[in-house]
This record gives sequence, structure tokens and C-alpha cells, in this order.
Amino acid sequence: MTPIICTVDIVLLTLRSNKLHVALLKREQEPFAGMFALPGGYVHSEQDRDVQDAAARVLLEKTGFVSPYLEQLATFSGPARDPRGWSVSVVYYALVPEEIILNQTSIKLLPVEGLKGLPFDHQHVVETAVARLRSKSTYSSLPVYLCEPLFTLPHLQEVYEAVLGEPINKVSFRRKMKVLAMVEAVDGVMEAGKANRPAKLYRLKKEFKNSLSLLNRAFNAG
Amino acid sequence: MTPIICTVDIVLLTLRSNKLHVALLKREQEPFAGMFALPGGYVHSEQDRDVQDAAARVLLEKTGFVSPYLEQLATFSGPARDPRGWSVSVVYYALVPEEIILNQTSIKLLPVEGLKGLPFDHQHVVETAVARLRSKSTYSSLPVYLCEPLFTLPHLQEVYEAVLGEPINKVSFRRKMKVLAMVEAVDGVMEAGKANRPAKLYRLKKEFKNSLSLLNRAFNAG
DNA sequence: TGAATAGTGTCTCTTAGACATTATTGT
DNA sequence: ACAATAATGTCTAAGAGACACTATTCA
Repeated sequence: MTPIICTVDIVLLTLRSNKLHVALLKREQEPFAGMFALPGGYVHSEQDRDVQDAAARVLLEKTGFVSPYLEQLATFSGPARDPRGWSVSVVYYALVPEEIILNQTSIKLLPVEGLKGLPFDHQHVVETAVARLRSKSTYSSLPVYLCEPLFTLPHLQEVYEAVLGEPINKVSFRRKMKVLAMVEAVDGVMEAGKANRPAKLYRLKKEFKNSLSLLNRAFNAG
Repeated sequence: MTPIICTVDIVLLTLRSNKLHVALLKREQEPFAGMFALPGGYVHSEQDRDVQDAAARVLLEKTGFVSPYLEQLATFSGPARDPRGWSVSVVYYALVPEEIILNQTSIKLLPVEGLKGLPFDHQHVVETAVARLRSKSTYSSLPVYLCEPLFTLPHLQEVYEAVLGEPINKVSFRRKMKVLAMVEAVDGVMEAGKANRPAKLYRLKKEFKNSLSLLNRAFNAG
């Protein structure tokens, strides 16, 4: 029996102009050389401590940065998804602010809405990642990873609204941020430059780096 | 480089005496021959259409039955978890009523609390599956798969309470069952034999076989 | 008839969303 | 002062939990 091909792929998501985008790279090698696809690569059993480690390594090699949030999404498999043969791809998803990606000219950002023409089963993989992000965002702190280290609450609300695709009541949003208790105001600094009352700047609390805070009620509980 | 070992394992969970139990099988072959472990096996690339298919096949081969609910849990990997070498195991979890398992004398049911001495990383895998079940049960219809095809609402509430490990308000529980809208009373049949008012019998609605219904508020929202 | 549990009506208290008001900046 | 948005106070309405009451069976 032919051996099973074992790879990792990364769905790197970010917000650009308040729309979710996915990061794609031009493939250097066959199959699908020249096409844009998710960053991915083989698991290196001599080098990687586990598949998560492989995903972090591939992301670093292909983009030059480390993502604070990197979570296993799911494993995709079958004989047809990769022309090289029966394959198993363990997929991770990462969330970063757009600014981190802008320095990387090799990365192409495409809106997740209306994606098509991706090689492998990458369209389905991206759809799964976006569904997971939306689902988790309804009751958790996940979207903060789409923000830069310092952000305002009005901006964070915009991020939530962009991810969820619907408006959120301002008072409720701020109440829930209090309940989640995973952001803290940074003393002394304020947003500036606009002709209105400046917003306080917040940051993710140390204890929530790499982790999430959960609600037991959705943001828009309806 | 040595090839990566690609396997599937199944965490088969059920309720016995209102406690969660996991199904283990005595291993026929090395490694760990003679020890009790999760049902598992190699992915057969000539035969399996994907890894989910492999998990269903392994479960059928080892237990003789098909589980209505079989969901991918996560993928576990690394050089140390399997003495044969660097391995990737895609793990699925299944929920069944105890009665299905009772006919299978080869299966050993152990309580998930206080499990120890399992081979591979199976203890960690079981803990992950139980955590997933508990988490999903707080806002979904998942626990119905631990019931037989016909069940009463008081029994279903007991099942939820056993899984969640805390009591649920009766009125709220029945209201949420109405909101979830995934069970329906079966006309004409009732539970019988007890010296009290008989309970109506319910069943999972057809459209929810293999799927879940979700709430946007937890059962015990506190 | 009494014991036991199923099933439902209803009250209260919490909390979400709507709306209004105050606060603080730049022009 | 005025425009603009931040931040918060407060009212109302929806929903959760508590409690009590009715319903239906067997002994």
C-alpha cells in the first residue's frame, strides 16, 4: 500500500476594510505550481515535536512571523484532495491584525466571501475556518486577536460586528466585555487626533495571551 | 525519513448508572498487547474514502455496530505517543445508549472519572473528548444521543444533569427543549409500570439525526 | 385514598436592548 | 460654541429560576 501523505495547512485570517480576508501564497512547486493556496507543508518527523509544532514552523518559514493565536481547526483527508495521492492534512487557523501581514509582500489577501478557484480542497477548508471563527466569536474573546496590541473598545466592537456580520448593542457589548474580563484599560494613553472625545486604549490581559475567555450567553442572544 | 504512522481512534462514550463511561477493548497485537485501549486502527488508503470513513469502519469492525453520532474530536501527534514511531491519530468520538454496548461482551466500560493506566496518550484523548462533550452539552442537543430511541423528558434531563454534573431547573429545561425543537412526543405511547403519572415518550426528530440543534444561551446560564 | 412523579401556571428577579444624557476632544 | 464620538445612566421588556398547583398512574 502506498504511504499516506501527511501535511499541515494554515488558514491565516485577518480583517481588511472591515472584511475578513485569508492569506494565500503562490505555490513554488507542483502540484498547482504558480497558483495561490493556503500556506502548508509536510510534517517533518525528524524535526517537529507534534503537528501543532509543524504548523507553527510552516507559518514562520512561509510568512516570517509567529501568530499568537494558532488553533487546530480539523483534519481533512481522502484520495482526491491532493493529486499526489491519499492525504491527511491537519489544518490550523491563525488570527492576526492586518498590519503584521502588510510587510509581507509575498502574501496575497483575498476576501473570504466569494472565494473560488483555490487548489486542493482549500475553499472548503477556508469555509470551515470562517464558520469556526464566527461560531466562537458569538460567545468568546476570540476576535481580539484580530486587533493590534492596543485598541479601543469602539474599534473592538467594529471587529466583532465585522466578524459576526451584524450590529451589536453598544451598552450590551461593553457590559459583556466587562464580564469577559480579558481586556484592561492602559493607564494614561488615549487615542488622539480626532475631533471628538478620545477613546481609552485597551490591551489583552497577560493571562489571556494564547487563550480565550468565554460567555455562557451569546453576544446577540436575541 | 521514516514514514508517519497514520491511525484513527474512537472515544466511545455512554452513560451507566448516570456516570459517563468510555468503551475500551483488549489489544490483540503489539504494542501494548493485552492491555485495554481505545478502539483504533490504521487508515486504509485503498479502502477508506476519508478518515471519517476509516473511523466508522474501525468502529464497526471492532464493536459490530454503527454509531448515529460520530464527530471528529481532534488530531493527536508526536514521536512519543506510539512506540512504533512518529504518529498522527485522528480521533473521533461517538455517543451511544448503554444498551447497545451491553451485547458486546468484548467491550469493557470504565468510568471516565479516575481513569488511569491507559496505553498511548489515550487518557489525555479521553479527557479531551469528555471536555468536548461537556462543553457542547451546555448549549446543544448533543446528549440525546446517549438516550435510546424513545425516552422521556425527565430521563433526558437526568442525562443532561449527569453529563453537566449539576442540577437543571425543570421548567427551564423543558422550555429549552421546546426552543431546541429537536425532539417530538410520540403519539399514543407512554412510559408505564410506575406508581405515578406516566411520562410521555419522545424521540429525536428525523431532521436531527446526525446533527445538532444549538441554543444561544447555556442551560445553566447562571 | 394516598404516594409518587409528570407536567404546567405564574411570580420574581436578572439581564439584554433601546434611548437619553453627560463627557471630552478638535476646529 | 459646535460637531463628533466616547462613555455611562436608566427605562422597558424578555427570559431564567423558584415555587406551587394540577394531572395521572399504581398500590
